[in-house]
Amino acid sequence: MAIDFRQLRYFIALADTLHFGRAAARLHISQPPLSRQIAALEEELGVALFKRTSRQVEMTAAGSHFHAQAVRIVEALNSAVRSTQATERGERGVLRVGFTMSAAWSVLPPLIKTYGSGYPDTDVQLSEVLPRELNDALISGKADVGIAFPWQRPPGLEYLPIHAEPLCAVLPAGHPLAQTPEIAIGELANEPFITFPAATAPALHELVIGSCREQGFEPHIRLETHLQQTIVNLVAEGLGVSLVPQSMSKMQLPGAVFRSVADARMVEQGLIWAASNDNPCLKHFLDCARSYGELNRPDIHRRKRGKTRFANSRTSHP
Amino acid sequence: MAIDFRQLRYFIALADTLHFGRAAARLHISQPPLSRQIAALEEELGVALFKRTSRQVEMTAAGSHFHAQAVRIVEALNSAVRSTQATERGERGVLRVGFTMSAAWSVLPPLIKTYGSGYPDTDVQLSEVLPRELNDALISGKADVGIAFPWQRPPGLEYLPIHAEPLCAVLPAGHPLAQTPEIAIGELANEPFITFPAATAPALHELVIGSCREQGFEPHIRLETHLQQTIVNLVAEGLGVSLVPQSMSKMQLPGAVFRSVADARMVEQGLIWAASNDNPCLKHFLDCARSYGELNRPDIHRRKRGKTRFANSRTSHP
DNA sequence: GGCCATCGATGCGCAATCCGTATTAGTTAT
DNA sequence: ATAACTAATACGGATTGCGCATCGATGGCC
Repeated sequence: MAIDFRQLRYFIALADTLHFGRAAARLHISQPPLSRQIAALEEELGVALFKRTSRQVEMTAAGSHFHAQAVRIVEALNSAVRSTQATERGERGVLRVGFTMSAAWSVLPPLIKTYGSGYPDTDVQLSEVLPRELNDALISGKADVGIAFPWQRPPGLEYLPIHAEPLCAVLPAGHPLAQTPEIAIGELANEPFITFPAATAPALHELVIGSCREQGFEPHIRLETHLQQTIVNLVAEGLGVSLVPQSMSKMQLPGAVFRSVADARMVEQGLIWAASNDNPCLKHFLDCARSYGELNRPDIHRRKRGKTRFANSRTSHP
Repeated sequence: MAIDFRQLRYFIALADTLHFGRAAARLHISQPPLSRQIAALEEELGVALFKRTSRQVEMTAAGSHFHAQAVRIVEALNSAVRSTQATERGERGVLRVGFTMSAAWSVLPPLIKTYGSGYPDTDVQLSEVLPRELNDALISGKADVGIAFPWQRPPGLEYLPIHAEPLCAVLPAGHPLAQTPEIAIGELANEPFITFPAATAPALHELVIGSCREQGFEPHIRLETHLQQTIVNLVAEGLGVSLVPQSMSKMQLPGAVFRSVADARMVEQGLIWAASNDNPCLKHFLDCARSYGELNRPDIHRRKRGKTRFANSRTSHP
């Protein structure tokens, strides 16, 4: 098929004016080429699109049908060009975000909301991933960006911290320590702990265990469960205590109380992405997260003891 | 915009194969023109559609989006070509049929049904017209074909008879004449008549009045109404008698009975259309009506007295 | 580590296409 | 009958597009 977009545009102009001379003027060409292109189009279609006398031009039934189609097609092309350019600018497209449970309770919702309001034409596909699976998903390209408390960062992955919050203690409501507004971690030395399994959320696990060891005791771990909600739930049932990110205190459960902790370590949340990822939406998402991080930077620096595991990994993106 | 369908086809081939050489082979061209056309396309779009190394080609996000659009557009063009050709063949399109009330009771339903089953892609737009308005609608192009009992036929209109049926009498149920299965028109000489106004349905009006005059009496017209249903209704109420096309007897109304009439004149129904009308659907509709007319030809010739007003107008179409 | 194969980009010549000017043929209005 | 107008055709010049040949770069292989 040798039909050309030019022929469609010529045809539409002629269909609109029903006059070869005026249509040619509108197209900024002379009349003979228009006649020839229309004739060629009719030849290729094998269909007479116009009934012409030397005095007037009118459309055939097939002509008006083709006119409607041609307009649709030309508009589709124009729209395709615009949306493709928007895609390259990252103003529309698909962004696959892998997030961890702890991010879902803190930084994920406002960040996604902010980004979504700035880029409404981008399809943000959120999927929860286990912390240990995130890196692989990013490297293999199954996700464009992750939101998590980072653990090990393989080469090729970039990281941008955007949020930090202290650990806090969660205790059964009737527990003696629940009387005071703030407790010291050392006071939990003899309590049974409920924690995340190291294999599922190594960073958080390490943070909790580390906090205890720093205070000179090895926590007695009674239970491990990879859902933070379950931890709080089991604490509420009186099965033990735990240290969880402060944002978990949004969870209101009758039998559980949250208490801030002196010398609490910070839980950091940040974006992780593959340096090689060229999804144009990612750039804007990072910008968005960066300005979001600026707003929350006081939080990041409010932690009382020095650097987090990835304090040196605050990298810039290409 | 200078984007060409060829560029879309080249682009799609390359997107499918992700290999310049193989895509070129599939397109039956050599590799260099493909490289150049893709480069030109990217130049015109201002967007990189492929990431190429000298070892492998892959699509960018914008490239895959454009691919989806390009496929849609090419398919839209192919489909437009096919449907336009079908339109010219008259296999799809719009056919505006103007019909009269009397046709609606007899020939219209089976004819439309037959045509619709043969040409399901044609949009048959039915609209009722008053008999006196039909010719104007056809000449001005507001309708493609009319189904009616023809009256005057201006030059430029063609006619094809497809159906004929006798007049019959409609009487109040309690009327003495309702006792016999067949009556003579003369027996109605002293009855009050309910008829169509001459201005609305001149042909039918003339047929009824003419039938009476033929039997030597001038009917006493008590009422005129341009709805046949209303005529039957008023007869049922005992306000008079009438002569109506036999197909009206399908109308079952408690107080009205239909009786066949000796020496009844025939009501003819046929197609009327402008000779200059070039709607391709019309041709098939006429063919369809012609074969329908063949089936009903016995009816047409069963009338007992000679020619109808348009017996000489059984024309062929161009 | 050097060589070879593969692949996309580029240079160049030729052919096809397309446009514009000039003209023709046909139709309507005066 | 003539003038005015419109679409189609003829022809020359310019642009575009293709194929062949080649280049440059990359990855595999011995």
